[in-house]
Amino acid sequence: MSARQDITKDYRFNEIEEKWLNTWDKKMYFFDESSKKDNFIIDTPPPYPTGDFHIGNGLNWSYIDFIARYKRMNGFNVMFPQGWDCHGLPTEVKVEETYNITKKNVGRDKFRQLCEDLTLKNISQMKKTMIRLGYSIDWSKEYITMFPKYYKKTQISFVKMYNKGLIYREEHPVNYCPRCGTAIAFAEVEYTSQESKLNFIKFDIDDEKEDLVYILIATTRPELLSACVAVAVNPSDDKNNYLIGKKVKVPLFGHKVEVIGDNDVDPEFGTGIVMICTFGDKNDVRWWKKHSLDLRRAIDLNGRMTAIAGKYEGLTIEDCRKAIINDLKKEGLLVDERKIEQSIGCCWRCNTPIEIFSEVQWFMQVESEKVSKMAESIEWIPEYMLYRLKNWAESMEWDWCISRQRVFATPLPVWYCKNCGEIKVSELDWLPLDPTNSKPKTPCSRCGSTEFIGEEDVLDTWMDSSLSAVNVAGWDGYNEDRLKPLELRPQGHDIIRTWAFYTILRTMELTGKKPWNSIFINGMVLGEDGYKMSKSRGNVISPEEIIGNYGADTFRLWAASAGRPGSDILFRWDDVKAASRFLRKLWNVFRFCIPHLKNCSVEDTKIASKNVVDLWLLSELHEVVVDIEEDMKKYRFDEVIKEIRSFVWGVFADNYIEMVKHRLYYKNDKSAVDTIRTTLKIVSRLLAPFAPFISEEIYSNISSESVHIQPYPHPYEVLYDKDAYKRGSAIKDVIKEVRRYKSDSGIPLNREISSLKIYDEEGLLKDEDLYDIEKTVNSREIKLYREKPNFGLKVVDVIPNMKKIGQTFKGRSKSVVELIKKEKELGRLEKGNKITIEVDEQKIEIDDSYYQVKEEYVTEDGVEIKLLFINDKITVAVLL
RNA sequence: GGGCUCGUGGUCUAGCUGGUUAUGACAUCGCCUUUACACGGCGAAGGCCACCGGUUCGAAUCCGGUCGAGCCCA
Repeated sequence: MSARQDITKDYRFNEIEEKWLNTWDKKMYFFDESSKKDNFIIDTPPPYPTGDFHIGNGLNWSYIDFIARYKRMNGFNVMFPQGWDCHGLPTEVKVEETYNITKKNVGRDKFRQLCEDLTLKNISQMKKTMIRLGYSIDWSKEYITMFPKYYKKTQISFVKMYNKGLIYREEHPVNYCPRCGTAIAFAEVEYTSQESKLNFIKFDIDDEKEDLVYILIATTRPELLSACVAVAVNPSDDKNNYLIGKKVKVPLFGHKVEVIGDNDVDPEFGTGIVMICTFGDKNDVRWWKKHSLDLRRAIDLNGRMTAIAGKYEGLTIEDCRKAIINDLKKEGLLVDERKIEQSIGCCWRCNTPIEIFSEVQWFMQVESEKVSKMAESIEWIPEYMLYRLKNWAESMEWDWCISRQRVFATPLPVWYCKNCGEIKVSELDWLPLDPTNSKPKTPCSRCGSTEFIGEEDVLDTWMDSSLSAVNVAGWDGYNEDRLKPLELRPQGHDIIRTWAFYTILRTMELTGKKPWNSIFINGMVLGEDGYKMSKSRGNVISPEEIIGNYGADTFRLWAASAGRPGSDILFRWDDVKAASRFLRKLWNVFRFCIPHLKNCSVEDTKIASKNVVDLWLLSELHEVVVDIEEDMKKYRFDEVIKEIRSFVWGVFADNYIEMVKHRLYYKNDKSAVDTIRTTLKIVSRLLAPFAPFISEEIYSNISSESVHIQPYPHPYEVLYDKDAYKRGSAIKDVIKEVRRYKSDSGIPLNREISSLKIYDEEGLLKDEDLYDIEKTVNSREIKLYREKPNFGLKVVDVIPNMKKIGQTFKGRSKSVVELIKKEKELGRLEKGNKITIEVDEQKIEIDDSYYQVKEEYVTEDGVEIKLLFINDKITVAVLL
């Protein structure tokens, strides 16, 4: 047969997938600006172009594509854009390494150019993987943040927010990475647990003149002794509160500081006496502000000790610590050292411990409560992710530091007057610009000077990416009051405190609205060993590795079914294999069906009445469609795939196809062919968002159109026949039981059996159903009886119906169950009969809805006959 | 120390608006070549649903506590 030659025996995913990639019209996925359909716009994450589209991205983007394709098939005008969040330190570092240069010695423009080149190269690499995975991205909506078209918007938003008073420049403590040489925001601080030493140091009390009286303070940062500006104790700490108001002398340095009282001091930690330095940690900042303490800056921007550190000036932090410990020991001022577990804030890019410096920087005002409230108006999937955002928002200590001391980033559109120092922020229509190579078009508003110095600092990368929502919504820099919230933001839970938080903040301040109606959070992909994938652990699996061995559809099916969306997913090759096996099974089903479809054209199959088994299958399919509709509302892709899989494999392949083979082979049965055609069509449409390639391959053999422009199956289009469902199920169950019996008896399934007697008291089956049963189980003879079998059935077991018993008898349930079992022991229990039991001296009559009996056969006339019990209603006697 | 999530057969996982007998996959074992698939089919074994209390006629499911894991934050 020619059709059979067309369909290869093995499932050649690479050939098929590449064929469709080259065939599909990319415009199929374009957003239609003039469409009358409802919009469904997705605020896709713009990844940082590392050049590597990793498996976690793969999970995230697969989820997005399932939704985009599903919504498109449901009649929405879908926008699935793709952006690239380009600016960032890793690119700068990579460029410096590659060309063995520093950003300072090649000039800003040249350096930026090298960064742009590298970024474009990385983008094209990642795009290749994304395209190969079949994502239905609308590439006409691509945006790249490093180009003026985009960062103009970043600058406009900066100016607008500055004009609203939401952005300001001020000296304030900031987190600072001495290695990267730049200020960073809290969101960029990663805390790692580390073992360090708690040092107990003697501080002399100044006003005790007689003998040397001292106190002991405990600190993990002795290198900051020179920056000590106060010592604090808890006022309710009776051991130490007598010290409040006294002065103590800082050892080695000799300056005197006051002992203050503060309730935040933990009397149990160390000696209950702490030193306050500017700044050792966040708590120091809190106390420094609260008690209006001095500022003593001991570390400079490069991480070296300043003049304030006296003879330690110029040392690194580490060396200074060693030297001071050494000197303290020599002087006998170090009383004790104890090991301690400490969590230390580090730079999330380079892992260097951060310092807190007081610096002039640009800040954006963070109205935590407003953000938190706005977040509540968004639908969070899963819901509890909202609490992560609120928890973060409400613990914000100070405003968002948005300036960075870098090069490859959006320039801050600001100058300073050379004459009077006045700040000059760009006008909107001058943008985009770089103040380091352009001049403002108006003189200084305070002194009239035309001499300016351009700001060299640049903006935090999150200033770019947190505009993604308004950018995708069509913001041109001016029409913010007309923007509407987008339908969906998909993203990982790792960037809730950054991307989600900042986007809500920016969109809210700019448009007064929430950025999106819902936010769908995905989990992380962990390595096979249960840890986060990392090169150093060697547990990284790349999408290419999976695509190469199993194909893109398998990758996508793995993503859909490896776990519940929202939770982290442990990568396992077994899950990939399971996904791939299903596709192979589907391929074989398809290969079996197609020749039969080719034998019978579509017109031929317009039939008046259908076989009950066919109606049963369609009813099963109907149920699947109903369940999938519910699952998709909750983005439960794992459940959807389970539904499709168990239908295709369990119901369609293992039961239905076996049951219709004889009709196909010997009758060329139109009802069966039509049912198969319908089923394949519906299944490929159900699967299209998840496995777009194989779905298209199957569909293309049945229809001339692409499966991806078909509507997603709706329950009303798939027939459901309640009676046929029951009758068909009974037929299937009879066949299944006989097959199982044959298998259990070690008989080949196609071996003929002598006779089959079906006892169907309730008349569920009809005479015309016998043909399907007889042929499928291969019986020489088949008979249907409308009566109970007369084989002398024996009740062997009884299962009480607890739901009914519990609701009726409440506290007496246990004794009722015992009485039913006793009736069974006495042989008084029979199917369909009522029994009388005595509970608490009360006679109660109950029927068999309160329990279910299990019966077993007894031989009759000395002939070995096996009885099979189907659905408690039908009994089948098999004679081999 | 705080917030969130989670503890279910060997492994991973579903169920968690309470109903006796807990889902599926992978792995294991047994049997069977059926005009799509042996990379298949039919079965089997394997779990006192982390632990302890409580509510209830009845708890994997609800409540409280304990222990353990992960993430985020201090």
